[in-house]
Amino acid sequence: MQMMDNGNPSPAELRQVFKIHADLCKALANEHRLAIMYALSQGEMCVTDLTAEIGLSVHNVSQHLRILQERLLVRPRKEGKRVYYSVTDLKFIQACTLIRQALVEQLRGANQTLLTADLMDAVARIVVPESVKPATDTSDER
Amino acid sequence: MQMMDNGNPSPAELRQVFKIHADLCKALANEHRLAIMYALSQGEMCVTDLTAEIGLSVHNVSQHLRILQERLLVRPRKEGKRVYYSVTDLKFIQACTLIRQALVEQLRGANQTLLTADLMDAVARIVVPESVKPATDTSDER
DNA sequence: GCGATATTTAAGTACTTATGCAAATGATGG
DNA sequence: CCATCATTTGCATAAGTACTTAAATATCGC
Repeated sequence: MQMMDNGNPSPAELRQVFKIHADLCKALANEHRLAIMYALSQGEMCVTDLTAEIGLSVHNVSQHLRILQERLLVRPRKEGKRVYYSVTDLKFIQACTLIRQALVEQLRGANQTLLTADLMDAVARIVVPESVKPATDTSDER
Repeated sequence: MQMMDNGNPSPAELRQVFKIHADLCKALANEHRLAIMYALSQGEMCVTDLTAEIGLSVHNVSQHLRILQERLLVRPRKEGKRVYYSVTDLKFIQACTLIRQALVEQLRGANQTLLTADLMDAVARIVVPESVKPATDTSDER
C-alpha cells in the first residue's frame, strides 16, 4: 500500500487500521475486562487476587485475561505457581479515563438518576499512579 | 451507595461505571463504526456522504449511526431531507487516537508485516482538526 | 395529492461472545 | 511421586451482534 503525500493514511490503509482498532475495542468492551484493566492499572496482580477483587470465578477471570492478552492489553509474568498480569501500555488506561470523563459529562447533563453526582465526580477523576496527560486542548473544558 | 472518604469510588460504584463504560466501548468495537467516528471527527456529515466515504450500504450506515447515537457518541441534526451527524465529545476521538498510538507502538515491535512503518507513523498522528463543528445551528434539537 | 430522494424500522439468519462445568497442565512441598 | 494449589483448556449452551432484504417514514418540488 502506498502512502499519500499529505502524510495522512489513505482510505484503504485506514480500513486496515480500524479493523485492528476494533478488535482491540472488543477486548475492552466488557464490564469485567474493564474492571480487570482498572485493577491492573493500580499495579501487577495475580489471577487469584484479581478474582477476589472483581468477584468472578477463577476460570472466568482467566478467560478474560486470555482475551486481554491476545489483544496485547496485558502481559503475564510467571513467578512460581502464580501468574502476575500487568497492563502493557499506560495509554490504554488513559484512553479509558478519557472515555469515562466524557461519559460523566454526559450523564451530568442527562439522566442523573443512574449515578449520584458525587460518584460521577469521583469517576471523572479515576487516574493512574503516573499522571494521566493525553494532551487535551482545553478549549471546551469546564 | 456510599462514597468513601478517600474520594475514590467504592467497588460497587465502580461496577456500575464499568458497565456503562463497556456499553460505550461496544459501540466503538466495530470497524465500520470507528470509520464513521473518524470521518465525523473531520466534521459533520450526512448519511449519504458517510456512505460514500466508508463504502457501505446506506441502510447499514444508518444502522451503525443508530448504535452510536444510542450511546451518545454522535448527535443528529436534521436539515431538510438530510440528517447531519457529528461527534458529541472530542474526548472520544482523543481516546481513539491514544489507543491507535499504543497499537502502533506494539505493531512496531511485533508483526510489522501487517502495516508499513510509514503507515503506522501516520496512524499514530491521526488527530482531529481543532474542533468538530456542529456549530452551525444547535437550537431546535431534541 | 404524486414521485423522487433521504433515512429509518422490521424481520430473518448467520456469526460471535459470555459463562458454566469438568478436566488438564504445571509448580511446590512433603 | 503424590497431594495440593494456581491457572488454563475444551466443550456446551445461552445470549448478543452484524448483515441482508423488504417495507416504512419523512421531506421536497411539482
